[in-house]
Amino acid sequence: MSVTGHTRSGGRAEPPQGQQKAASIRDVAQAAGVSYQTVSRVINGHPNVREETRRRVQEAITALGFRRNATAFALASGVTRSVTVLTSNTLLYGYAATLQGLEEASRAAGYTLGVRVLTPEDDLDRTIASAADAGGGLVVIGFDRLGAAALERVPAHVPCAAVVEAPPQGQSPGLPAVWADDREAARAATEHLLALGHDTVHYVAIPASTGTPGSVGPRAEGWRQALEAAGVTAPEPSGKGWDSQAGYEAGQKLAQNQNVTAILCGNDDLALGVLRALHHAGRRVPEDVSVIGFDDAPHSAFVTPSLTTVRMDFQGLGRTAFGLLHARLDTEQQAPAPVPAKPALVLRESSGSRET
Amino acid sequence: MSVTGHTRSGGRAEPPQGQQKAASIRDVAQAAGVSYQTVSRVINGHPNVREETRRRVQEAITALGFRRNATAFALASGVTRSVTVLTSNTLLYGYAATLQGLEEASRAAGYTLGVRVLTPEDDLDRTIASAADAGGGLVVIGFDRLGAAALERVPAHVPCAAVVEAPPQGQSPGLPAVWADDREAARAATEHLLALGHDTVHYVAIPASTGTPGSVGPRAEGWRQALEAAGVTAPEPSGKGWDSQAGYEAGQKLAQNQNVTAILCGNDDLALGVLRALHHAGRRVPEDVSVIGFDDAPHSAFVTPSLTTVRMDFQGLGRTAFGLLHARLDTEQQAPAPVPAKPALVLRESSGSRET
DNA sequence: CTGAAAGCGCTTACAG
DNA sequence: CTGAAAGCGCTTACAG
Repeated sequence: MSVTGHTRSGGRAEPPQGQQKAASIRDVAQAAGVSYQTVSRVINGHPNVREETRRRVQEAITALGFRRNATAFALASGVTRSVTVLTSNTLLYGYAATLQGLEEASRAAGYTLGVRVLTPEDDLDRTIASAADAGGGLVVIGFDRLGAAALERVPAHVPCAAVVEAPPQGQSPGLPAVWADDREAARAATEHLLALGHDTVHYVAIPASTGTPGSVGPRAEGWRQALEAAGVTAPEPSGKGWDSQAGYEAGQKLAQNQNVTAILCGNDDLALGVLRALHHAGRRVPEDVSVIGFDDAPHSAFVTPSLTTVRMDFQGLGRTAFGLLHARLDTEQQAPAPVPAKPALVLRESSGSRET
Repeated sequence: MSVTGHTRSGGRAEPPQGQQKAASIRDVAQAAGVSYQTVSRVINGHPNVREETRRRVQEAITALGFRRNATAFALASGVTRSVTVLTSNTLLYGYAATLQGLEEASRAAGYTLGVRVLTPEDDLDRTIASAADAGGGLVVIGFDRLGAAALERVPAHVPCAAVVEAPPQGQSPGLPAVWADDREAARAATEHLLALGHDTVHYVAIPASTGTPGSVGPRAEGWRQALEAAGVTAPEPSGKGWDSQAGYEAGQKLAQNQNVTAILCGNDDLALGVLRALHHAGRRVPEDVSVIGFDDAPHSAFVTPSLTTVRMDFQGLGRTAFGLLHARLDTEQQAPAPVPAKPALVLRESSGSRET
């Protein structure tokens, strides 16, 4: 099957003649019989304006449909209420939800929100510079290598906050940043599987955001730490991507190994792929193998078996990141950045006691 | 379980003293021994500049790390290369994918991309006006009531393009817009189910974007048309939301009815909920009931049973919408807006011949 | 409480 | 090929 797409251009008549230029502060002043200066006072809510004058100006403003020119305001005042988000992805659940939190907080604060996607092809420094040219601050989503690399290249004079993976233990990033304790969450998820009677837990990793090509992220570290604390040698982690296809491929290999009875995945997409591979291999979940995901994407509760996973407050991370930037951008502003919810293991059908 | 979140502020030392103000066009002029006028010519690539002069200016530019102030440029030239997207949602697959297409196209064209979420609480006119204040154009995602309402309120003088549901047959929207032929796609999906031997097809709807509260969208129309063409009376459509929970609730009712053997859903999230409800009711898919979704979200191929669905080129719609706006904003620009791919039925495991 | 001046950093004609 | 002037629409001191 295939069906036609449509496009339609135009339709709306061009403005009759001479596009009715927008009213300026001077037009308003003339209409109200005051100087444009006074108009500026009124629109900025300055106190020293006679009530009668203020009223006249307000009337002229509504009569002319005046709106202050944002560009001129920015140039004259040096104030730019805007944030631009730098991210390598907008579709994966963790990124999209973080973006949503950023948008929400920026809207609440009266800030404009820009988005620029980072690609391996584009020059990072150029992208950062042009984003910084917008005038406001930057928020970098550093969940992956590209984002983390961008973070390191942001010039010191550019206001910037970041949402990142949990940094290496004992370290902390060189600029305002927020993160969830993925390491601890992964440890808790692994301990849960161990407590269910599984001899070991296998891990299907998301790509790490930092370190050498072979290195693993905080989720993998937490998983490893839990195994080691239990005196279990950690098996080699697998996984080479973010999506379900990558999970499926890793799952195919794990499914061959009858000793595999518990699998932790770096995100829910990977987990779905693993679930699918186990299904194709005829291994039942959770009777034969337990699977736990990460992130709690919206559909994870509705697949069958429903997915045990770690709920992450990405929206909260986004809101907090905006708050950190806001505090730096607007020193008047006192409200501290909100604290995101802690990761929480959500038990559903895909995990259970080891059988046999 | 629950784990600690972290935040870290500061870290980077404040600039030693006096924040090294950014170099201006005049600083460059002085360094190069020319007037700032000539600098303007060089950065704008004007032809009439002596090669030697151009070189000196370029050197000064790199030496001082000069970047043209985007705000001043916009104010002086009247050119604002920016688009802001108005949408009620950023997380649902259709919206997020459309947004991705818009971002991609805007980036390719050197445009800045802003995002503003529409909420029922905020005043639509104010939101539109402040988005328009950004100076560039607007793109409205009109998949739902809120977006469609915003579309109607965009003042005629604001450059705007839209991506919408297929408009009522024979009509077309009053401004540049792009849409996929959802109606025809739904018809084809329904015909497919009928051809599989099902007596009728039930429909779980997404909320309509226009019309009276009870009215249905183009997907529902296509479904109804296919049934009527086959001489089948269309059953009452169900569904009252966009997400899997809404699908689950609709699915619970349909699952009670043993005559229900085929269900078309307004999107994949709904379909997942329906699948879940059928599972809970002990009805097998596709043996007892066939289910078809809409949109082909990334995970739909990996759930079990994998979901038969209609693939939609949301990214293409986004790219096209940007192209329409671009053509209006920049009359120099000749490249026509790209044409999105047609919707296509993707056959997977959740649909099959009627058994009995 | 209100007005006249200078300036934000750039561009667009206009001269030479 | 290059410079001096005026202006984009607003704000920030400075006067009164």
